[in-house]
Amino acid sequence: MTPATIRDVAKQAGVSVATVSRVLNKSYSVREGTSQKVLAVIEDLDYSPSPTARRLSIGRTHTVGVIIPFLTLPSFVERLRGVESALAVSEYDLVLFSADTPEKVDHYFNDLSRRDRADGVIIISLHPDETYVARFRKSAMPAVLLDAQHPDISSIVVDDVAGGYKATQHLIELGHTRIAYLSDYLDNPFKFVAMRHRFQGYHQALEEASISYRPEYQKQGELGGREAVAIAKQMLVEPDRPTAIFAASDIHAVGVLKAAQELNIRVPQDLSVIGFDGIRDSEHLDITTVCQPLFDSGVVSVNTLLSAINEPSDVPEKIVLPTKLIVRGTTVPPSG
Amino acid sequence: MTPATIRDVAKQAGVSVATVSRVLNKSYSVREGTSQKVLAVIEDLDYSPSPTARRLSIGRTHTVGVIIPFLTLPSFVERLRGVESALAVSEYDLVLFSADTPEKVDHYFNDLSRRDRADGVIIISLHPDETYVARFRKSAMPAVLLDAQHPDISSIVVDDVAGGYKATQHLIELGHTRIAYLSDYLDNPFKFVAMRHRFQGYHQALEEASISYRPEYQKQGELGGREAVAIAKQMLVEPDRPTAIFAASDIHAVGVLKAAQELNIRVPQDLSVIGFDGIRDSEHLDITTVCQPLFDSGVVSVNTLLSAINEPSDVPEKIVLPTKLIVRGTTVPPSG
DNA sequence: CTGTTAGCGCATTCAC
DNA sequence: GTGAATGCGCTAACAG
Repeated sequence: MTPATIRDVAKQAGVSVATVSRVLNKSYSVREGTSQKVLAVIEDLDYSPSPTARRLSIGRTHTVGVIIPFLTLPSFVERLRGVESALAVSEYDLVLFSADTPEKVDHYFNDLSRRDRADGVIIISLHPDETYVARFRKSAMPAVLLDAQHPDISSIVVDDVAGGYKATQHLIELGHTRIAYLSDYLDNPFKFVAMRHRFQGYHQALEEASISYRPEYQKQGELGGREAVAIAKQMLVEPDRPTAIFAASDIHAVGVLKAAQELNIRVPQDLSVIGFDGIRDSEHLDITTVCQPLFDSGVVSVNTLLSAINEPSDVPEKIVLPTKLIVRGTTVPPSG
Repeated sequence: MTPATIRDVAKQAGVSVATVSRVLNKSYSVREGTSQKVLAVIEDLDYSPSPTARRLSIGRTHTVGVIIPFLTLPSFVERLRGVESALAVSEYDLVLFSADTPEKVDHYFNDLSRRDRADGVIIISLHPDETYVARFRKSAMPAVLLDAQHPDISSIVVDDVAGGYKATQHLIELGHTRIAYLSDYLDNPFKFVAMRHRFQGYHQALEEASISYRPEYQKQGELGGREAVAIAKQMLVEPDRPTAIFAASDIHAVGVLKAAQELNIRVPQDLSVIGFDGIRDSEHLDITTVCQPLFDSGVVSVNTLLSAINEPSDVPEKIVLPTKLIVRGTTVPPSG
């Protein structure tokens, strides 16, 4: 009933546990015949080594912890997908921590800074305090930041400034001059900075085109789709409303679409909309967007982490992934 | 540098490891003074017990495996969120397995049927073969099916038939008679059955209202939002098109909305649309839907699993959660 | 090539 | 109330 152990296998195969261990890890040379015999017994007993015992003996957990802020945002989930897919083909388990409150963030950072907790950590879109950065270093816990940055930790990011520039530039090239920017709160308890960077790009593009920045064309709100609809409406009912909106995420863009529909404003005829991220919705809803490699960034983060685990190094890597403008149906020249 | 062990604590506190272990697990009685001293040393050394060693000694992994088919569908992710939130307040780690191909499904079922792999398993929306059901039983691995069913395993489901009925009934009450049903392929390699059950409810409601079933009003397609747009269009360009569409999921409903927009069919004036699931999008886009407690079902599955872990039982539980009609902006009486 | 043995870090009987 | 000893299942020297 209770699962067979390496000792059972050894006994039944008439060899020592060491030999069984050897054929299991096929590291050292074992005589062909012996190996066959052991393998047969393993098969027969339906034996499989205890991961826990293995971990204790090896001194590695064969586990990587993944901290993610919200499972509610498609862009986060998409990164997670990438992480999962890369981890699936490795020998590492993915243990998931959803840090949707600042307290949980703290808790998990603490927990995961212990070397015996996991072999490495991937942190999605969260900025560790200096305290934790120090802990990670002290415990020599390999970590990589995905969609976040810190000089002392390897990180995978996209150039959000360039992306924001690209989006705005596209609108400008179409002939728009009344271009709004709609986003989450640029200041937020989780210290997400992407939206701020995109705003910088937006601002920069306007400046270069000598389009003066109008504060009333910049609106922020709570994170999430519902709020996006609300703030989009606020913006669209104003006199002299924008002819184009750069929504800081595709979620926001969908919100803008909804708001426009309710106000009987036609997209793209009366209003151009461009999003950011390139989540699936943007494709289905045919929204022009600046696409970033969400899934791939997850894969890259895993590769970076695994190599950090296998050959520790003190110099953090910094990988910047490209964004790409994808023109679809929601952006056209202004009608006016 | 290397983390302190229980032995270090014992030594520095001038007690035996057994005593340290006792204050750690506060199970046996330890003299107040001794306890204080040990605690102080623990604090001082920043000691924390090795999870791995603990697991090996205890014989429990303190881990529950979660198998999820796709991280791409909001409804699955929402269930996962519920699972995560419940697990977060327990002492169990959540190790995630995304089984997005039949091979991976097989692999994980195999892997997780080993008692030393996890203390329990939550299987989201996937139907284990009899082979695996047998394995789970044989290895006495506690398991619960979430959004799936099997007589020998505890399961958490909603009454999709009733939900489908409810949706259709709503449309009928509004006066619709040309009611279409749009869904994924009712037959699919993952054996998802929800769509089929909802179809049954649809069929049943029509029958009771003496509305004859029209095969051309039932269309299926690949899973996902993009295909939903395509099949919705197909249906909407036909002559004598339906006045209302019951989309088998909110994702499909969003697709229908998009299709309608492209074809210049106004919703809800020219076409009513009702979805299913109650994902966030349905709220933001103001789509009438039949809401099921996705998040809560995840929580319930964890509770069910944990009690199965703590007091094993041979009789599987079967919990049916309610669905609820939420009327929003996409359903009105037919204009014709 | 293969067997013996000593840990990995902790929990837990059993004596004291 | 506390310590010594044993074992969880496996890996890794170290001998042979």
